[in-house]
Amino acid sequence: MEDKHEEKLNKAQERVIETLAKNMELYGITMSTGLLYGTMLFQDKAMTLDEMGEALGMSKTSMSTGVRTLMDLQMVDKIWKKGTRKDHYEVNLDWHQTFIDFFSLKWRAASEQNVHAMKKSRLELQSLLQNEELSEDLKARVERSITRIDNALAYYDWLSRFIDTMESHEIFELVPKDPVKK
Amino acid sequence: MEDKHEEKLNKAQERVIETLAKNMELYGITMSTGLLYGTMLFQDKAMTLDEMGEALGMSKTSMSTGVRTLMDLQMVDKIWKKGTRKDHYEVNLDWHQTFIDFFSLKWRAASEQNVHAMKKSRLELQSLLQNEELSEDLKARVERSITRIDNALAYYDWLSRFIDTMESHEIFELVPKDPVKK
DNA sequence: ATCTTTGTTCAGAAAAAACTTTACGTACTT
DNA sequence: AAGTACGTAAAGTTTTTTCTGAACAAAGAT
Repeated sequence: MEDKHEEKLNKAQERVIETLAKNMELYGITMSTGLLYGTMLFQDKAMTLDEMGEALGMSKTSMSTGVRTLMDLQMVDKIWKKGTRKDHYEVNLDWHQTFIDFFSLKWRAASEQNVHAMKKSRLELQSLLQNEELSEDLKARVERSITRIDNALAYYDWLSRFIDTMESHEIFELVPKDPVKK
Repeated sequence: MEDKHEEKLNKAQERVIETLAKNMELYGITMSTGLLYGTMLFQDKAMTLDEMGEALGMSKTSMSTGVRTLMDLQMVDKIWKKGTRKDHYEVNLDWHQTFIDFFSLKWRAASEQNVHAMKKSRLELQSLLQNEELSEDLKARVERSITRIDNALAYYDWLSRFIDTMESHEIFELVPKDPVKK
């Protein structure tokens, strides 16, 4: 009888875990790592690599790499347990912060690289324009490229300020954590 | 001589295209599709599938699937050209809108699925709690699971409102497209 | 100092994804 | 109506990613 209840609990947890994992896949986290995250989420204790491997039926090596991915994204934390030599991990329950960290990590890095490349190319094109002996056709194409780049740069400038408002938590003034009651 | 200039233009464009493509990979767009996007970005005309295949040295089938991905994300538009039977595509230059579309499409879908699963599981757990003959231990674990779910649901509620402010462009009041001059 | 325990690196196997070729359906042309 | 041009679906191949098991290095225990 007790088993029946136990099973219901597991069923309910597994539905959430699997849905979560499948959707994490959408933004670059592997299904297995997602399952790992979900499993830790419903665990009442911080887990060791061996426990994870046991729970998912996977190798400890995979747990090691999975948990590192989650650590890099600040989705789990390594915690101190005295008396044992094993590392223990638990999920970071501040999902708002997790979102912000994930977002700023990925998008900031990408946009900085893009901006760098665009500025460099823009300079080159600008100096190409100085050139007297440039055919009309080519000149037009260069100018057009510069326009395209400027358009993109304006967006990245916005994106950068957007990420700022998240990192500074200013975003919570526009979109409060607790919905304003009417 | 003219070729020299031509080459400089290409070099400058390719740097941007490749950086862009590499970073698009980070959020689920394949490198080739990213290259396709970048190529179209610097093209002065809407492109046909054949032109794309030509430009990237890839099969037309790949162009077809790539361009569809970009269409789904609203990153390119199919446009009408009279007099020809081929489809023509060009990039959507409103990057702010592209960002919003991408974001709301991907994140909204994911969070709706997660919320659905969580609410369903939450109900099951709640009804499990009604049960008299529940061991203390199991009861505590069920309650804990509900807490975890509620925590996540609060975040998804916030995320939903967050996406709303983007879709409604309200976000541009907090983070203006044009930086305010001091 | 030697022997364990623990996490990680590395090489190879298994699985998944991306790409191409062939084939097909639809719509336009003649 | 027959032929051609076009986009996409399906099947097959190649490339990439993920996962595992063995070997290793660091730290602790005896």
